[in-house]
Amino acid sequence: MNTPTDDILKNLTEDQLTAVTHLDGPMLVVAGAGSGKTRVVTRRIAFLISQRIWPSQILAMTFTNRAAREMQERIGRLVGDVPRHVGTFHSCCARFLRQYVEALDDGRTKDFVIFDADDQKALLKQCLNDQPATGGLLPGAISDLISRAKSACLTPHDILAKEAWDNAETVLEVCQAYENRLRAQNAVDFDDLLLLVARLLRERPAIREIIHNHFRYLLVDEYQDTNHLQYELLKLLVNPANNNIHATGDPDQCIYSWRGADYSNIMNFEHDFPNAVIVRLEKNFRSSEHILNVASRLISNNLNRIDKTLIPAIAADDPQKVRLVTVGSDRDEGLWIARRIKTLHLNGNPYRTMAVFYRTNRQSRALEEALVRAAIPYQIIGGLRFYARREIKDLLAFLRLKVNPADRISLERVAAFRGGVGPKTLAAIEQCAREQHLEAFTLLCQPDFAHRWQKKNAKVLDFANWCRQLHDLPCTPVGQAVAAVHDFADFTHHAYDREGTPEARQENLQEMITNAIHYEREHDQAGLNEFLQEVALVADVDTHDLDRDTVIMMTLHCAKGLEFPYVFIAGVEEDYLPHANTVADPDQVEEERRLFFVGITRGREEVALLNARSRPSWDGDWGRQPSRFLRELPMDDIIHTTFNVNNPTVPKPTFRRW
DNA sequence: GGCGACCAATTTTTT
DNA sequence: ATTGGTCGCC
Repeated sequence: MNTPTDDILKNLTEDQLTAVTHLDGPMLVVAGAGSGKTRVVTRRIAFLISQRIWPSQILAMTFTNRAAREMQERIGRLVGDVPRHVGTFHSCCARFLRQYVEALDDGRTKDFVIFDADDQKALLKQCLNDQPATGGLLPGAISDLISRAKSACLTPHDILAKEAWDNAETVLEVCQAYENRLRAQNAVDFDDLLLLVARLLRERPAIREIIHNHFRYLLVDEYQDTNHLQYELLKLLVNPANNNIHATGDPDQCIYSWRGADYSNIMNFEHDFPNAVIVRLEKNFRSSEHILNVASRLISNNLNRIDKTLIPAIAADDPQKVRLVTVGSDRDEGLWIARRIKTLHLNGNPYRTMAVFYRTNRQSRALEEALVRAAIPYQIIGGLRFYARREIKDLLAFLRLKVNPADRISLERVAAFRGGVGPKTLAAIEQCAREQHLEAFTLLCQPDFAHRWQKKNAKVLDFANWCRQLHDLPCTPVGQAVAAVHDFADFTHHAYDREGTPEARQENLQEMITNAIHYEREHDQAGLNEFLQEVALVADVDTHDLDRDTVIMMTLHCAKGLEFPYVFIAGVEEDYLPHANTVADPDQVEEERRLFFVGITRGREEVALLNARSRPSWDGDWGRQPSRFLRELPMDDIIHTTFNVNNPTVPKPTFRRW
């Protein structure tokens, strides 16, 4: 008889089976690229459920929304029940925080809002403006400092002690002001989501106990990419009585050390969780032999690594060598890829079997053009994030203000959107609000605002009246709330001047309303703040529509965890891969090599690497050098060709010597 | 004090 | 190409 458990355990290797059926105690699965890691994680969750563990007792954390979604789908297919707590570190923490934030006693309430990178910078700019003599300090540099500090469980002070900064005193004051204002606005930044949960678990034993009793099994994906904060958080989350933590990862795929990922976490797992069972998955079920040879040789050039092999487990009839294509220019690069895609498609391969990877988002433009010209359908994953678009951020600002009147960043945005009230007037209103111990927006919404506002200029009274109407719009159901705000602010007729396509903006706004309606259908009781939380944490809403047959384009970082029969990696050149900003530091070059390794190991049947001899810079063409990594590859597994159609543009000399 | 016009700088990777 | 900042006008 075919019980669900048979399905869950079928087609697994012995090592995979060990990993799937492990029950209690810590386990680390060191899973090489293509060794069936996702399969192991999803099957194990299904297995736990089949062993009568309640789905709600399982907490599984990933790094990306896509990984979380995929995991949920695959579990759903194996067992009917999907654990509720499958999500990114950030979304899981947001959920805990929503529930327990008030125990922190720092003034934040469960209606807190999440500030994204843009909001963070806007807030820092305010802090900088309030400080005299902040000459030359950039919000970006400070937000970077704050984030680095938080993700390393340090203070900005600790970091400044080790680095030479100009006017360190001022920087620290700005950091302090930033934290104060976040708290005053009932807001948290991305790192706070994890940091505050860690603090709760550390400082509130009662909550720690609730969590420990609730979650019996903890799973972590991509353990090599955990930063120190995530590591601390995990140690606090796991119940010391059983140490049921199940981590999977591959040190060779650590590509996020720039944001604090520390693969010594995975190296130290045995030490941190004594008696851990370690399983190594080294058989590769994904790529052809040539691809694996190329990838293995490449990664063996990293000095800082434990030697590890990828054993090919599939034998293709006619394995394709890895193609190395040297093209004359970026236009040829796009053209070659487009032609190859066409050929593959004519041979019966759907577009969705092909993916184009690149190092930086800006490279996508030229490639996109080539695909458009060749009438090849494509989707770009990542890149300009939907919720970071101007019109979307505007609409969100209205919604956020309704949920949280203390959100001053949003109030500013809303005022700027409407016009008539600028920064100076707003500051005056804020001053007045402070005297009356109200938030500025709350003051504006008071029915007796006219009494409370001494200088009765008509513009401000108008604005207050308008704010009150905004405030009175319904917050539920979510779909209607979003639509109501959209109509109230008259987005349809808003003049977004001198910018490309007004139609695109209207479409985006419509999509936002549609998303809200969908969200409302799927989450019965959800309020506006839950919707806003979801929105803040979903990076790519123009997500990968699997139903559409298109070529997929994305950065190498985005590609981790995916696989495609046909893979193209563009711009395998010095300054892109390794990126120019990394070449001074050998450790960073090793990370670039891992990134390249991740890209190559995504391919099942054929991988093509392209390098252009010239590529336009902002002014004229610049010659380009092939990546140093290309010299490290085994030529027996590679076919090198050149391709020159568009006139190779000769690099202009930077100056003329006569 | 607000707003539009013009000019500069900008991009490594993401939750 | 897009955004952010500064200048001068209303």
